[in-house]
Amino acid sequence: MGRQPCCDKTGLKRGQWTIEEDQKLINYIINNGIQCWRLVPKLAGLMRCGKSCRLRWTNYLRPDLKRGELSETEEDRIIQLHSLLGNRWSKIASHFPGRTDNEIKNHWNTRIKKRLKLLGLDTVTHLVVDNVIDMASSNPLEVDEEEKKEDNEVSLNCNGGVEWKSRSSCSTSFSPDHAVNISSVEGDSCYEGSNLSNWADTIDSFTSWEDLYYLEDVLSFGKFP
DNA sequence: AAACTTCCCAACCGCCTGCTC
DNA sequence: GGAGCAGGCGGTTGGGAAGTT
Repeated sequence: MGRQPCCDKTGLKRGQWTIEEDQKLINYIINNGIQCWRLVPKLAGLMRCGKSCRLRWTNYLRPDLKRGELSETEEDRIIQLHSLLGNRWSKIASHFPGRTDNEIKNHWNTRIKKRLKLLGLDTVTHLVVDNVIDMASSNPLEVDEEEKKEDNEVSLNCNGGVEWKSRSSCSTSFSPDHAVNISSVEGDSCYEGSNLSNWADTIDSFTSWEDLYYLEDVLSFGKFP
């Protein structure tokens, strides 16, 4: 038994939006605002489902959207954020005013992935591909705790991402998908004992680049400045 | 110039979450 | 507490544009 569709799609138009449809949607939202997306197509005189209208507005028609190519600086920041947040596109997009999650996701899939592959880096972990193979054959949670305390260090990797290194020369970038305990890194800081799901929550609470740079400082020095 | 291939991105799908009753 | 609904999110797809043969 499948899930109920978001609306009755019979008689609804799909595919590319026309200029007339865009104009109707823009006019409606400018004059009435958005109360309930489900009602928008009906009230605006569109043969579309509410979800489609919402997507069209948020990804294309919104007046505050920044159009055009992403700069190299923006691209670098996306890579940096991806190493911290993984495929949480909306979280990543929230750091780029005027950019949408869809735009960043598309850019990642079509451009940045290629760029990382050319550099010989894994597009999920941001590690050098050889290291990914090494890591796949070992469980990071089985690493001896004492050894970690002695030998772990945290630094920024070549992409600006954060790396966790151990004596065995295996390095791990921070990604919510990798449950690596980093308590030995922060020493007596309040991050002690935290795992990466906590980190993801912490990063979620960041509202500016200063926050992220602060995190990088913490990780680089192994304690709070 | 035509046919074919590859690339890119807007749009869709379905699951998840949070809110209301 | 749980059912129903709407909005949000991430993965995927389809079609047009651009590039190549």
